[in-house]
Amino acid sequence: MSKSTSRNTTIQDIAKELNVTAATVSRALNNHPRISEATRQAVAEVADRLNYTRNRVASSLRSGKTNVIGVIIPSAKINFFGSVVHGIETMANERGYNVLIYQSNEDTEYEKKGIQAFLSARVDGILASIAKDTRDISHYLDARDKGVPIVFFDRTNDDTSIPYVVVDDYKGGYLATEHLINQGYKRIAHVSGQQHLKIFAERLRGYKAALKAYKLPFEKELVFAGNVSIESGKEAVKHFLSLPEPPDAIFAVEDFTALGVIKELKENKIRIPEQFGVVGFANEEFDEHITPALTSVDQQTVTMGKEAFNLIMDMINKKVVRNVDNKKVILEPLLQPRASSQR
Amino acid sequence: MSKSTSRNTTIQDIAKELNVTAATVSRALNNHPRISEATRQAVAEVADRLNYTRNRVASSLRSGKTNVIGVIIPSAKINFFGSVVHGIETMANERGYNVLIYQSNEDTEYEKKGIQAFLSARVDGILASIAKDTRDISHYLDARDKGVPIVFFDRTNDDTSIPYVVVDDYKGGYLATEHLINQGYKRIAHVSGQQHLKIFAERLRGYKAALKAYKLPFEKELVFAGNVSIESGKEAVKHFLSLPEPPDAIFAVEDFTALGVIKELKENKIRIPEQFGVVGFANEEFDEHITPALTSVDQQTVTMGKEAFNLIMDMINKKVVRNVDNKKVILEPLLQPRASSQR
DNA sequence: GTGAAAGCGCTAACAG
DNA sequence: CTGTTAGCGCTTTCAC
Repeated sequence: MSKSTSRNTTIQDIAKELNVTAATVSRALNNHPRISEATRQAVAEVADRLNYTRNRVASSLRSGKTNVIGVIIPSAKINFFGSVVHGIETMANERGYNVLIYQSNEDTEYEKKGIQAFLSARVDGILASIAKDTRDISHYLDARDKGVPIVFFDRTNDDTSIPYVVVDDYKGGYLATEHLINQGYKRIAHVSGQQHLKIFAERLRGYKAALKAYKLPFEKELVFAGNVSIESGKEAVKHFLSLPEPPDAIFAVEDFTALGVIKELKENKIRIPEQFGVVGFANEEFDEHITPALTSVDQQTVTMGKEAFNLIMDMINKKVVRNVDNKKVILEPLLQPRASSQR
Repeated sequence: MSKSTSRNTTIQDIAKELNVTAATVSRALNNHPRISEATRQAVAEVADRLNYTRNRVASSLRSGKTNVIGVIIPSAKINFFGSVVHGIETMANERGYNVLIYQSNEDTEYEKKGIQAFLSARVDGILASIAKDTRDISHYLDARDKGVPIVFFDRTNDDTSIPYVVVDDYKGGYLATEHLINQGYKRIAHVSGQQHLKIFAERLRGYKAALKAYKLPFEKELVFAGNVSIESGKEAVKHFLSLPEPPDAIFAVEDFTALGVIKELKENKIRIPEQFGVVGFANEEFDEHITPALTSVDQQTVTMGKEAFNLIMDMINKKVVRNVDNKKVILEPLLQPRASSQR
């Protein structure tokens, strides 16, 4: 492969060409208010002719602002996060920001490395979804105390000093359960997720509240403690069908669990939705393509990303890092009724 | 929200503390060979105590290396690209690189903006998957001529001066078709994608080659010109079923097309795989969850990302930007047989 | 509206 | 093995 080419042109080069100083060129390029239209245009013309591209590294060093925000996600392979990143990057584009990404692989150690990398890169802010096995978030708080604003999305935590954007999981659980009740199902079960994660606990809470609102009894044996997997959906069905009085509907904590539920029900020749109703959570891509199509709760992932970006922009512009206004964005969950629950 | 905190500590601060110069501290932190173990440790200790984090912005400006690579993808929402990014970021992590992301939205103008942003950020290299409607890649070549190495992945182009990593689409098309032949299907049709995109043209070429190898005639009316969508799969089936002599199997250019094919076949009460075989391409997540499960060709997305990163690292280290070695990585497509094609 | 001067924090070349 | 010196390319006072 051949050698790379020569040095980039700088504002000095432009300055020389026009017999002005670099400061003037800088002002012209940055649309400084007190610069004459004539020089602005002359500079633009020469910059274009010399094929100039601003060196953001130098400008960042001088100004103390990088126009970069860092995003920490568990994995780019997971649909949900890809979709949120899409929202973040779209907003960032509009506002002239660049987006660095870092994967935690659900591991606190990687999370720390990511934060360290972002601090070194002097990002203007950090957006993060906490790794599943992270309980202590002091590494985030340390970064915050170093002056970097942080906003959590989806996976958050009880610390109120950090703004966050989440979907209303409680309401989502409520809506899902209510929908099954309205469709005439009488004994509604729930396959839950790990309860130390707030999002899953909230969905269970919503399930309970809906039962109560419609004067249906809450029965402990109708909640199966799953772990967010196809397998746990299958096991839940096996368990429920072995009960003396089995349920006739299941609200699963998320779509893969619901998928397992559907597979196992089919295995047992139970007709969905006639004999048994199923609702999931997340509105995964496959939901509308399986048979029967799966009713689910949409989490507005793209909006989540956009709102998270807006929150961090706000903090950056106001030069604040602690959430003393107690800012947060709670998105509405959207029920997507499909065949699996409508009779 | 409360105010942000004070100034970051610098190598000057550490130097003062130890009565050495900044240069020594810099060397110690960078594990320069000719530095005494004693000072190295002393520096490490003070750096730790003062809570020092290296300012990569400054070091990039001085050294001319940012340790950042830029990645241009059509959209982070698309599974395939999320998965490739996962591979890229995983390698980058290991090698101490950061990853900047930019979405082209399949639009050449955004693509240009992305390249411009990356040039400004002085990234050490660019990995890109070309937008669908981009035919002229001169914006990439311009960046290359400015000294930034570029590697394409998946969506590539005929310009041989840029290294790339792709899956062997020709072979994938061949394998898919051969599989249907081996399963005893006699008249095998193809729903194609936009032919100006090499990946789709290659799959068609593989289809033709397999027919030839097994001495089956190629019939023009058995190729439906689709546009990579569920809809085009449905239309293809309508077209094929209207033929005097309809086919008994379809190799679809990718999984969403195949999904449309399956939906329309079911609509017409045609039994899959007994009466009709279907094979897709991409091995999307939903493939194994639909009924019948869809046979597909896996593209090794994560490996693709890793290999792309390795190629760019190689160019960066050798300080070359043109692909005079004619480097490329061609990944093996992996057939994933499932219910939709096995009788 | 523009110039002069300084410096952001780091690394690299040259000494010794 | 360490110090000295210089400067990467830009922005930002402070002048005038």
